[in-house]
Amino acid sequence: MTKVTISDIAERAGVSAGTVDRVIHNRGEVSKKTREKVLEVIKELKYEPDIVASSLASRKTVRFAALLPEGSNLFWNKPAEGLNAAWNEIKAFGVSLEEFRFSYYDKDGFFQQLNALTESKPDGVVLTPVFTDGLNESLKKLSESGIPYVFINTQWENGEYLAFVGQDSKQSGKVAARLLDYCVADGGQIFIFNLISERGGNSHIISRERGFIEYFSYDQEAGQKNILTIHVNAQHKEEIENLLYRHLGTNQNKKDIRGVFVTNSRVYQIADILEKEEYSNVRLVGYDLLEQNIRHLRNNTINFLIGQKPFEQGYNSVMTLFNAIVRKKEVPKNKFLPIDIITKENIDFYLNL
Amino acid sequence: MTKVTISDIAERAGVSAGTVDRVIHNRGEVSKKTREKVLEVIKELKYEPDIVASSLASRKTVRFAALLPEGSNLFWNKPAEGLNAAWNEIKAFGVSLEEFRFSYYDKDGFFQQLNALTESKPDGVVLTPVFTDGLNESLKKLSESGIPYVFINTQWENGEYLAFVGQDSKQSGKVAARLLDYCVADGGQIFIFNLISERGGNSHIISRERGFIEYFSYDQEAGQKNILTIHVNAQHKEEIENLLYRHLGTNQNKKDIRGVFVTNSRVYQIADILEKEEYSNVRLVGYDLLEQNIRHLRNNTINFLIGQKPFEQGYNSVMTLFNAIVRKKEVPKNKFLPIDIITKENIDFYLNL
DNA sequence: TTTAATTTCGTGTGCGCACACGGATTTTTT
DNA sequence: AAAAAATCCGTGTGCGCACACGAAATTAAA
Repeated sequence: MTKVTISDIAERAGVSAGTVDRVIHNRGEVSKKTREKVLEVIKELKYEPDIVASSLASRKTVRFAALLPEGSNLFWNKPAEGLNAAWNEIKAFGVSLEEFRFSYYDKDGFFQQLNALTESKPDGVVLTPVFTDGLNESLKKLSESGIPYVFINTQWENGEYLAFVGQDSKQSGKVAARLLDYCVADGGQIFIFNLISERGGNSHIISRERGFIEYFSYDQEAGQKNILTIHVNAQHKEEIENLLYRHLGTNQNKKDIRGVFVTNSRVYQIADILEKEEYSNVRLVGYDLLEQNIRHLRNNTINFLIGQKPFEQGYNSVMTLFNAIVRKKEVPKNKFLPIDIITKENIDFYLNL
Repeated sequence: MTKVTISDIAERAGVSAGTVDRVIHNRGEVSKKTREKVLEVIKELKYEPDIVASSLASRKTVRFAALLPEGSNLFWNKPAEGLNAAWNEIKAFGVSLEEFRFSYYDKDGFFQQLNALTESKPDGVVLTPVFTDGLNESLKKLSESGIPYVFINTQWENGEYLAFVGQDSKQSGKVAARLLDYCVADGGQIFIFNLISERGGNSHIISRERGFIEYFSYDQEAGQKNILTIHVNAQHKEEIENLLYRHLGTNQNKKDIRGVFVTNSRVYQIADILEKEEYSNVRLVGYDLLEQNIRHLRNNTINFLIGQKPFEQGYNSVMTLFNAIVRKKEVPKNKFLPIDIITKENIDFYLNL
């Protein structure tokens, strides 16, 4: 149980500590024969480097960089908090963390920041692939420099990424479907609202909608509902309002409960209208713990919010880099975080931390 | 931004590094005057000890001990996994972790193990206060030896504990109430089943039931339901079966959906019966990801499970000890983990890790 | 074979801190 | 005032590893 040190290996292999160190970090200047001998002893003695001593001795700092949207709301602050929480735990190992921020609505700014990040030659990167046109080209620069990067929140298949940390969007749509299936009587009406922004950030919507539809199409036990999908630009407030009036009716006294699934965090826009018109026979499900959404959840206009664990996304992405780069461990390619179902009753426990 | 070291302080305070070290660890042999001077410089320079160098230099190992039920099922394995995951991250700092296991149904064994644990004089303890008669007396030994202990899963108010990591039981009852409120039409019947074990481990049940009742009594928006609480010994299978038949009726063709809330993880016992009798008009909510419960969740006999994050409980309890003892940080007295709402659709993400 | 060029390897130093040891200073006793 | 005791403090060593430097061993060139 006593720990094996480099000099143990040196002694056993009949060489000096310096030589062992050279083979461990394969920085050459070792003959093939002794190299193999040392490797053999390392395996035999099950040597594991002491990360504490190692990081103390090596004066170089490992530099991480993160590309994130500006923390304009409660949601996008959370990944940054998670990033910093993780950093706090590992900074003693000589890890630094630099954040590059971009406006969620500014594509050029995104790529500018990505370039600046790349120029800074970090040792590891966390980023959200919000804008995907021409993204692969920018990422290639990272790959070519041998800089590993972790995607957070949004998946982007390009084969080169070290890991993805986020949510299974399609499956989250199924969760929403399940909730409304329970809340709305069979034969009832359910609307899917895709509140699209022309400025990007819509990549999740399609998978979520697909998951929702699939639930009702293929699940044997699913109830029978009438499902109608509505695509509308999130900026067109009055169009949204008209659509709601048209489809929900203004007649308050019908007891039938209807369901509305908003496929992103803009669910508060629907809630605003429902609240104003005092609709109470509509069950509303949407995404993310924005301030506005939380308010509506607390006064029962929104019934369920699906949480994406933004804090954990940040935390896990940094830890993934740390494990891969500093600890030199294998890390899972795709880390799907739990799909949280949040109500008025349990929201408080999701807010802090 | 360059880090402040002990010798920086020594120089600034006009003393030697050894003296600075003595005041940092208050191990005396320093005159009051120089002591204050050093303290002043430490504050002035915002010195923070380098935990990496510190743990490398100090040869002593910090010993943690945990008292847990035997991992007889999926649920009770999880805290142990969390314990070990945390330990894996901090063992490099010279932390050891010893587990003491007891049978969930053996009170004497519990106290035997607790005594053995205390005898081993660990530096920090994690434990579940399953049996509470005479517990305070045993805990006093720990307190008197200055050994901090963290409660996991179950709260036990004795004022001396370092921290509690677990779930707010009462609030989890409210969550269950919310779910059944949505699933059962107003005027419908809801049963609360308290499946009691004479062998202990019932401490959560009361708070959960209370939370459930409170939801329907005090929440303005709550629907109107008929609620009936049933207490029954979990071992008396046929009595349970009779109760179910009596209250649910055997008549399958009534469309009214009824609700059943089981206040602990034995919800599978109810599900077994419902499945056998092919009841499909009952919405069933219970606790914890036992194998049996998972099976019933997957085939829709159980509709919701409330998760207690057992893995995170283990993980957080060890990290709390680490932060308090090694890092010497303040730790929150009560760490209430999120109340997870789990359905067939999101369960997979709660199972691994 | 001798010398030069290469390759291979051992030694030494320091990262920041903890702690042992003994020396210096002050206080108490004689 | 000198000696003894008590208090206070500085120096040195090592934790396990990374890395620089230069020496030794080997190979290539003369």
